[in-house]
Amino acid sequence: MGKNLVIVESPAKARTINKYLGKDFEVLASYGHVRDLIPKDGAVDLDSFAMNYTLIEKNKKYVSEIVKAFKKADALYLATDPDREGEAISWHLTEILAEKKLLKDKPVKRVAFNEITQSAINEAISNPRDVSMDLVNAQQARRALDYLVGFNLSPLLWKKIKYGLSAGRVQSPALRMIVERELEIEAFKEEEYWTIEADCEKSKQKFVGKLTQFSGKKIQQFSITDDKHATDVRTELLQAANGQLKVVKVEKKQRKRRPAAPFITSTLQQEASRKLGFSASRTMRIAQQLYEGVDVGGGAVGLITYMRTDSVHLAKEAIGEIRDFIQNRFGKDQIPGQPNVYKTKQKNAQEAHEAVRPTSVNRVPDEIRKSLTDDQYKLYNIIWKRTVASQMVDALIDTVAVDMSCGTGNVFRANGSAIRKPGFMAVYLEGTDDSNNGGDEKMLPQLKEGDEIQLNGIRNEQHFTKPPARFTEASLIKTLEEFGIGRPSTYAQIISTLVSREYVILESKRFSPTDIGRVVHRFLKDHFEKYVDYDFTAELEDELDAVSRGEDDWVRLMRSFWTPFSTQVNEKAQMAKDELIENRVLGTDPKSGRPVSVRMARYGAVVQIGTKDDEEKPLFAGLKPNQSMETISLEEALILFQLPRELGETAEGEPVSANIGRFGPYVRYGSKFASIKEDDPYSITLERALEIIDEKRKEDANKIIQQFDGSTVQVLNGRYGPYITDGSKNARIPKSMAPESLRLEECLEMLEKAPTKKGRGRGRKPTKK
DNA sequence: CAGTGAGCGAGCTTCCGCTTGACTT
Repeated sequence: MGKNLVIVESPAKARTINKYLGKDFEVLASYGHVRDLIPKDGAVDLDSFAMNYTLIEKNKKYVSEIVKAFKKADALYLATDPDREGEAISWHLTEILAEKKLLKDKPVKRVAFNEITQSAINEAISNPRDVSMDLVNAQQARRALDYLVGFNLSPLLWKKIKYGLSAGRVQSPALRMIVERELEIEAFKEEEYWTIEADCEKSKQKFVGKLTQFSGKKIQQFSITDDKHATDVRTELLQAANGQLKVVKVEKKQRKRRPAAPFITSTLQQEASRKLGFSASRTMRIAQQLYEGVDVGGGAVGLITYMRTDSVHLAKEAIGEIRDFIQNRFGKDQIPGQPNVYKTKQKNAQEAHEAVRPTSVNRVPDEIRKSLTDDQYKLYNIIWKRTVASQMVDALIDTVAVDMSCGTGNVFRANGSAIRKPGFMAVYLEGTDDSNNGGDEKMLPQLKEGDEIQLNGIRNEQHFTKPPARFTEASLIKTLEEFGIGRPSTYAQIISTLVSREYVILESKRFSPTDIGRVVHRFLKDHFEKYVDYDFTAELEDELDAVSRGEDDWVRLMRSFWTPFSTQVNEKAQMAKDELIENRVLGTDPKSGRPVSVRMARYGAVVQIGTKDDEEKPLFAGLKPNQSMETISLEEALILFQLPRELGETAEGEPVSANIGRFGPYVRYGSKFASIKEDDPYSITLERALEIIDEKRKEDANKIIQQFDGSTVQVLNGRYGPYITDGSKNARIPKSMAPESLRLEECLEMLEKAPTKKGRGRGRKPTKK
C-alpha cells in the first residue's frame, strides 16, 4: 500500500509533523514557493494579466522529490501555510502535477493548521477542504501588481536618474520614511526653554520638585525661554521660600501595567535590537537555528516555534504548560484567573502561525545554556522570558504626586512611584525606543498635608528642544509594520535592499539617506506619489481581501490599477530629465560667468559649470566621497575643477598626475595607475606619489607566482589564495598542490575543468544573497 | 579597472514573498 503524502513549506516543520502523523504518512517540504514569474519582461500579459510562471531553479530538486513521492502515494495533503501565499504554493503544486498528468483521480486535499500540536494536526487532517481559487487569485494579483510596479518604475529610474536603481511597492515607502525624517531634522529649529527645580529634603531623604505654578500661573514647557527670566523667577522663589516649602496636596493613585504580547517577528527584531544590539538579519539567522533544532541532551530539538509570524496567538497546550510552570516557579497568585489573550494589531496580518514562543517552557534558558552559543542563549532568553511574562498577572504600581507651596501662588510638584506588586515585571520588561521620558521616578519619603520641607536650593536648567530621531532598524521595522508594509519574511530584506542600492547608510545604528536616495525619493514623490504612499499597501490589502472572499474579480482589480499606472509611466517616460528632476543651482562661476549647478548623473553626483544648451560644452567634476549634493557650497564646488593635477615625473621620465576616476582617487604614471587611499589627490605631493608608485610596483611583482614563456597563463596570488588565469578564465588551485611548482600542462588542464565565468553584473554588488 | 556626464541604441538590470544552504579573484 502507498502512503499519504503531506506537503509543508519548511523542512523543520516536516520533521516535527512526521513524528505526529506516524507511518501512514510521508511528509515533504516545498522549501517555500515552487514557481514564480519569469524574472524578465513579459511575465504578465498586459491585457489578460495571464502570468508566465517558471519553476524556481534552486527548488527544482525538492519539486522532483515531491513528484516522485506522489507517484507512489495514495493521497496528497497540501498543508502549506494557511495564508494567501501558502494557498498559492498548494495551487502551484497541483498545477505542476496536473501538467505531468499525474493527478488522475488521486484525492488532493488542502489542510490547514495554525499551530504545530498533535491536536491541531489531527483536527486539520480530518477536516480537509479544496484549494481556494479566490485566495489563490488574490495572491496572483498581489504578485502581478508588485511585478508591474517594480518592472516599470525601475527602468524609468535607469533612464532618468541612474543605471541599476530600483523602486517597488515596499522599498519605496520605506525609503520615503528615511528621507522624510531627514528633511524634518534639517527643517527643525531648536527652541530654548528653562526648567526650575527645587532640591528638597525631608527626614534625611532627598528628592526633587519641579516648578508647576508661578505667581498663580501654570508653568508649561515654553513659559520660561531665556536666562534672565529664569534668574528673576529663581530669585523671587528663593525669597518667597525662605528655606522652606510646605506640602499642600498629596495625591495617591494605583496604576496597573499589563505585560506585552508574546513576540511576533517584528517585535522580536525590535527587542533584539534594543536589548541585545542585534541587527534584524542577525536575529533572524539565530532564530532560524533555534527553530531548526539544537541538541540539549537527547538529540536535536527545535527550541522555538516558527520565527516568521504576525500572530500573537499561543496554542492552548502551550498556555496550559506556561501556567503550570508559573504556578510552580512563582506561586499560584502569579497567574491570572483566565489566561491573558492578545489581539493582533496589524490590519493585514495573515496569522498563519503562532507567536514566537519556546516549544517547551520547561527548557529554562539558564538550564540549557551550555548547549547554546552566546547569541542563541541571549535570543532564546528574551523569547522565553517574554512568553512567560505574557501569561503572568499585571504589575501594580503606586504613584504619588505631591504639591508643595513656595510662598503664595508658587507650587513645586514632586512625583514618585513604587512597585507594589511586580507581577510579570519580575520576569520581563519591554524596551523602549528613543525614550525622552527622563521621568526616572523614584520613591518619595512619607509626606502628608501641612508637612514642612527643607529647601536645599533651586536650580535653573537650560534646555533645547530636540529634532526627531533618525530611524534605527528597530523603529523602521515598527513603522513599516504599523502601515502594513512588508511581511515578517521580508523586514530584514527591505533594509538590505535600501543599503545595497546605496539609498541609505547605517551609521551608529541610525539610517540617513544618501544623495541618490534623496533624488530617487523626490522623483517618485513628485511623479508617482500614489504608488509610494504609505497607505497604498493598506488599500491594496482591502481590495485583495475582497478578491479572496470572492466579492471581487482579480482581473478587474488588476485592470483598475494598471490602466492609470501605465498611462502615467508612459507620460513620464517621454519627459526630458530636467523637466522631471530639478537641479540645485549653487551660483555663478566667477571665471566664466556661467551658472554652477549640482545634479545626479550617470556615475554619481556631479557639479556642472554651464548648461547643456550652451554653445560651449559644460564642464563636469564628480563630488568627493564625503561631500553631499545637499550641502556642497559654490566654493567647495569650484575647487573640484582643479583636477587632474600634474605632479612631475618619475625617475624614468614618465609624467605623474593625480586624479579621481571611476574607482576612486589615483596617481597615474605613464599609462599605469595606482589607487591612493589615505592621501588627497588635491594636495598630494610628487614625493608622496612616487612612494605610492614604488609600492604598487613591488605589489605587482609579488602578485605573480609563475608565468610561462609564450603563454598568457599565469599563476597569481589573489584575495582568496593562489589561482591560475589565462586572462579571461580563472581556476582555483587545490590545497594539495604547490602553486609555485605547477607545470603549464597542469595549469591548462585545470583551466579547462574550471567552471566558466558567470556573467557578473558590471561592477555592481549583487543584491540577492 | 581609471577622464564618463546630453541622447542614441546595443545589452544590462529591476519587484515582493515563501523557504534554506552555497562559494567568490
